[in-house]
Amino acid sequence: MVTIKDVAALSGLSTGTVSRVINGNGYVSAESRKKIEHAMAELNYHPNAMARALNHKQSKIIGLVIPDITNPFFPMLTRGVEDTASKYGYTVMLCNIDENSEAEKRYIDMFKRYYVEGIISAALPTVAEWDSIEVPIVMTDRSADLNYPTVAVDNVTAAKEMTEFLISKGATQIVHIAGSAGVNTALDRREGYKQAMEEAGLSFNIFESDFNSNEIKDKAGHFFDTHECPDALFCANDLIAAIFMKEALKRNIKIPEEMQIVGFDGILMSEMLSPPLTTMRQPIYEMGQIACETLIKKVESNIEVGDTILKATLQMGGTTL
Amino acid sequence: MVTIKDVAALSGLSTGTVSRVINGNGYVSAESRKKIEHAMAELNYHPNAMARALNHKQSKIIGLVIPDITNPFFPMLTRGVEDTASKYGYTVMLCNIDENSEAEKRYIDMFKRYYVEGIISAALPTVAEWDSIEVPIVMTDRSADLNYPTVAVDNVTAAKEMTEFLISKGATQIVHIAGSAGVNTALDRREGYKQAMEEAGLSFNIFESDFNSNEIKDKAGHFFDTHECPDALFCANDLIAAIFMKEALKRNIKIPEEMQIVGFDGILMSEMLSPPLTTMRQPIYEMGQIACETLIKKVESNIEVGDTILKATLQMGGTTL
DNA sequence: GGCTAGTGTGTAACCGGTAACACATTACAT
DNA sequence: ATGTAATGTGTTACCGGTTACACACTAGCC
Repeated sequence: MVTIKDVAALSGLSTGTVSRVINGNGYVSAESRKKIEHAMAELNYHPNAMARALNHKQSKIIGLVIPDITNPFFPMLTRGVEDTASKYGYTVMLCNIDENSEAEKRYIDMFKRYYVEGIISAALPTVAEWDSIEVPIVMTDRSADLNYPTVAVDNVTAAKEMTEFLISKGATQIVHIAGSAGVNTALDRREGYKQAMEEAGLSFNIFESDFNSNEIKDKAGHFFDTHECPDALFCANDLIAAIFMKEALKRNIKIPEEMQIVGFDGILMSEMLSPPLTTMRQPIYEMGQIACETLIKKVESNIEVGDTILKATLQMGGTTL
Repeated sequence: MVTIKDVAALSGLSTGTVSRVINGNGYVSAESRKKIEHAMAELNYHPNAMARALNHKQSKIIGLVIPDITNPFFPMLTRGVEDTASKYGYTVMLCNIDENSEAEKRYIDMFKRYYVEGIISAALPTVAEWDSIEVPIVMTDRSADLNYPTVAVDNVTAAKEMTEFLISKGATQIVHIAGSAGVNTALDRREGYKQAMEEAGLSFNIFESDFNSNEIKDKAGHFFDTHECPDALFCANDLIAAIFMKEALKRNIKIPEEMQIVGFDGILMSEMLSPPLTTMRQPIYEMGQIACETLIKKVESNIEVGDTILKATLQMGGTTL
């Protein structure tokens, strides 16, 4: 392992001067700088991030907490975070914590051990240990009722628009297939749906589902077994929509003629379905990007940043008239 | 920040003894141990991973290099790696490097700075800097021709089986829609297809596509514009299959009656399509898991491990007869 | 009783850097 | 010529741990 001492020795200067060259601060003569740069190149020297972190109490690591990377919403979010982190010289520690408070605690522990500088979370805190975290936290997509800055779309408004769109297409018995009850995005979408239905003078009808794909499969079968086929489904996300649509097609329900169906999110899969799904596209990559920038801003300058509300846009597919 | 000194002070013992308790080595009396554990709990002490890494030259971090997490194959792989790493007390540094040798170099640099203990890569090395990495590397899915241990399915055999399956279903003009030419998994699948066709006395026909979703879209349109519709397509992966199927359906080609279509991978999306895609399911999660275990074994015991060849299994969908 | 082995604990050097400080040299203004 | 500021470099304490070593104490044995 090549250390700063080796560089100092080879260049005939002290470690202090080498350190100044590395960090570009303090006074260093052009000649010394050249010698040192030469020595660094020759030895293929890379400053040890751990030693640096120990001094600065800064690790240049940020934690990204998500429920589950295999949920198709999160890869794009992760990518947005990672690209941005990387751009600013930070490294991302990926943490999947779905429904596992043990994992959650283990990661909180890791955050502390590694001097993680900030955390982006798209999962709701379920354990009290979160309170003991002293570094900045930014929420994205999902938000806790805590006072962490949040980057998300206005789910209520977007869901309302989506519902109004269905109404404009002539649907009257729109059923909302709701997401996990504990998740605020699910609640907001439910709320938007309700508002639109009430304003249109239609009676609303909510069927409880989940954001977990295994759960959804069970629910979907059960739904069609126990319900008359409505003229439209507004599903709380694309995954739910995909699975309900699959079930509907299996029962020879014509989409969109007999039943229209819409989702929410705009994940890659939604375009691949046939017919392609009409959905509310969230700017997922941008959410990750902005969440990461927000976090870094707070970490580096301690600037208190507010929430960022992004706009979801209706993406027409073939599942609506 | 609570340090070992605070714990030592509160417990009335020295930092050396505290360290012994933390690491469970050396002699510590039961009484002292109890005092120290008490103090650690009271102060909510977490040993600093950086300081430790500096001593041991071990960071407990592994790097995971993938082309692109938004490619639906990789989330499940990532999950397998991460769960396993976490189980063994390691942390995962996620690196998306698609087609960007700058990113690749930047990450190699990070690996060195962070004393990363080992690397799992599902992307082909494109820059020479890889040679300068001194820690163990395990390849998964894709493999370089280098002598890194690899965890993957036997793509040649699996592709051959898939092709034979299509032949058994009466297809004779099977076209292989090939993946990115530079990627060995793509080449292996192509090879398996050729073998099966030759053995059956059928002439093979390969259409060059790509593993990148934007590329595929262009190719798919072009394919149907310039080709007579064959009786079957064997696509190099599910994403290609999904996009070609979408294009075929748009042109009112009946699947599977007029044209059968199969994919490869077994990603979540494949089941959601209608009809659901017949595909070769790879044990993706297990690949990640095994790759991670292989790596950790090598890191911790320096045991030289060989390649692991897993089996892909045919998953019947509705796109074949 | 004196010797050895086993136990228990503190001290200090060290891991690889950083940065405050000291000191030397030079440049510039008066 | 001289005081002051700017520039350049080395030394050293320190970041938060680990661990080799020194030392003290106890127990067991001839």
